[in-house]
Amino acid sequence: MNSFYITTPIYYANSLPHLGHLYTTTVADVVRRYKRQRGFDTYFLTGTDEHGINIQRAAEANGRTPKEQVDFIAGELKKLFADFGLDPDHGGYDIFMRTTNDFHYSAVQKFWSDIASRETPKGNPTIYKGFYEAWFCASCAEFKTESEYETVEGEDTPRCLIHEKPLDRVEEESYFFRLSDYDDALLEAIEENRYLIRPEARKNEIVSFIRSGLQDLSISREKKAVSWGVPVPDDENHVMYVWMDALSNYITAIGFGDEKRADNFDNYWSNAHHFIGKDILRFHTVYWFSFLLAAGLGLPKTVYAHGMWLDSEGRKMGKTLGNVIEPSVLKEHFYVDGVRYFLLREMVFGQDSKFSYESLADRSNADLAKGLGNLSARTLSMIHKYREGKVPSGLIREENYIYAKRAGLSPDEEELVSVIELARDEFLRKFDEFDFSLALESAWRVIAFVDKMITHTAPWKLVKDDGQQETLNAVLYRSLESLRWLCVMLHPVIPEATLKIWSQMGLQGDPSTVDPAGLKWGGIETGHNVGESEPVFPMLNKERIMTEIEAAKEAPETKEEEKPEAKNDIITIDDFFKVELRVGEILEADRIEGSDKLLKFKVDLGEAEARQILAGIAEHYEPGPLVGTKVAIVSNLKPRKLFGLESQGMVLAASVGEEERPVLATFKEDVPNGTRLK
RNA sequence: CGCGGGGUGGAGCAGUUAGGUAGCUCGUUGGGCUCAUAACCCAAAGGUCGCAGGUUCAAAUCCUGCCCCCGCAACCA
Repeated sequence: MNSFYITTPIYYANSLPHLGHLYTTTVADVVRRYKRQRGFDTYFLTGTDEHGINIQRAAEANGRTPKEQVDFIAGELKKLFADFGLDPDHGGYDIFMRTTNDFHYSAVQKFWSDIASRETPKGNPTIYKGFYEAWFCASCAEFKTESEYETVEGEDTPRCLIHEKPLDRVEEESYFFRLSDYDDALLEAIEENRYLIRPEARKNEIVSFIRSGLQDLSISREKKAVSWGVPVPDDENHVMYVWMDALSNYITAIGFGDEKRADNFDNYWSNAHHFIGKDILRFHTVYWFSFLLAAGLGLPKTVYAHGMWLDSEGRKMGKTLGNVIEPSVLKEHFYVDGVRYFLLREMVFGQDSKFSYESLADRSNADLAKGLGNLSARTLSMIHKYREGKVPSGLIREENYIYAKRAGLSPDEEELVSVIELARDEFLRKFDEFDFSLALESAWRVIAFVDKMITHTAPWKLVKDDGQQETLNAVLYRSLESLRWLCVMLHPVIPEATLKIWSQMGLQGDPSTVDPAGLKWGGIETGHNVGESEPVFPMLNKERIMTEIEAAKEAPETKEEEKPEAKNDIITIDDFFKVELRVGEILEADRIEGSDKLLKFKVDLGEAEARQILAGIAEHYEPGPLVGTKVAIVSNLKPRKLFGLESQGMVLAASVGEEERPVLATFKEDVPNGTRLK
């Protein structure tokens, strides 16, 4: 049997699950159900990436061990997936892969050794020991990335943003992967295979990234700096750095490095597909492909980078904006198939899309409840009312053609069959391209067509006309058979609902095992009884749902993300006094050349010299009128450089509304400069 | 010239890879129907497909230039 291996990324175990996790995993789940129908031997992986310094830190912050931290997050993810029917109990993922699994340790070590034992395409050792050279803050005791330090003009040594001290250029021993030798091999692999990186725009992005030159990759850290990781083979002083460890899960999960499971590995790896967000595309192509080439393994067949869900205003979702879509809200106010359908229908191939509860409710109601649900309800109800629940034959004898024509129904089934076959073929073609939105559109054309047929031929009139009995039979049969096709086609997307409709139609078997490509018109046998018809999709009351969601937002948070942090909301008076607030008079205010957001102030705080303070309010305040205003200043804040200028304090302002428009905190009565606020 | 994504009827979006009647959901107006979860069908209004050139028998789609919006990065202490 042909194999099909599909993966989501393994999600980094340092934060709670969100819509993004749900989306990628849902898409992968849909594809896997589809491939299973098509007769593939499928395997579906999701899981968590559980090593690294960030997890070590998150664990410390939460007063847990690293293992407790990752167990907690993995547990939350599994709960989410179970809620949305993505777990094994619902026919979902086959493995929840965790990089802390024992078998992963030994397998990834073998992967490392395999790579180390081979040469690069240019004849060099693939892994070499060198020095990872970076800026190190002695006070923080850690390396700083570019965003964590600043370079003061005229100085060679950057300063730590936290400690404001010059950093040390420190070399740490590290193993390197000779990525720079793989540019040609990568380009060859990527450019010759049209489907390797999808969609096309993303592929071009990667190609130009590779062309711009690749640098060798540090793939280990000294154990004394980062202990939470997989030990490097034969060197107890090093643990693997994230890429080698995390990416290789895709092969260790299916048996790489385990002789007993070698067949399993070969079987699935020969047709592997990675579904990822576009933000991690580079790691899954440039790095991962190089590792695989280096180890002499084949590449995956597809890396599909999907877009991101934005909020209804088109902004990225984030905690600071408070516009995050909570999976728990989806679970509470909507239903699983509706969410699945929406996610697949609404986001188009590779692009970002907006997510709003309103459009989720609209789509669910319009397409599912009023579309598919209504079609199945009216069809089954008519079979009950007009034919005592027995499926009639769809055949119209020639002598009755005249009646069918009079009723506006073509006597033979050709037209409908060609419509539905066309839609099915289109559906499969789009699905194979992972172009779900267009695939679903073509399925819904069938629904519209059948609805139209019913309304035009008006079965409720036919039933009263003796000559029209076979016409009526044909309308009923054709509707029912169309529904059967739709159930099979749509099953991967809305599994629960299609199973319900299937059983209401009184059909044997299971749409999950019917290959849509093999559907033949006329598969429903006549004479059997259909089941009772019950609503399959609830009608959502959009206004009420929105009101409830808004009300819940207003209400005090009941479920804090991290319970221990909750008590940090209350501070002691001592904590408060750490912040020194003083009255300052704005002596000068100017715009800064080239800056949209920053204003530069000279502020008198009653000290010998006025301070220079910058504030990001230029989009909302003109500098001129501010001169002479007395404002509240945080005066003991560590100075910080912005746009090359030092800011020696912070101006307080209310942050109003979603756009966080600043409104300066000022005084109604005159107060001497430098007066402390308490 | 920092990187990327967009500009299509009132709203949100398809369609652009392989040029040829501009499609979908919601909304609006009128009509029909009563089998169906007040659902379905028909009709209508509403589009200079960001702007300007060009190629072509033919351009939303290809070419050139420009304008605007949104992410990320740099500047929200």
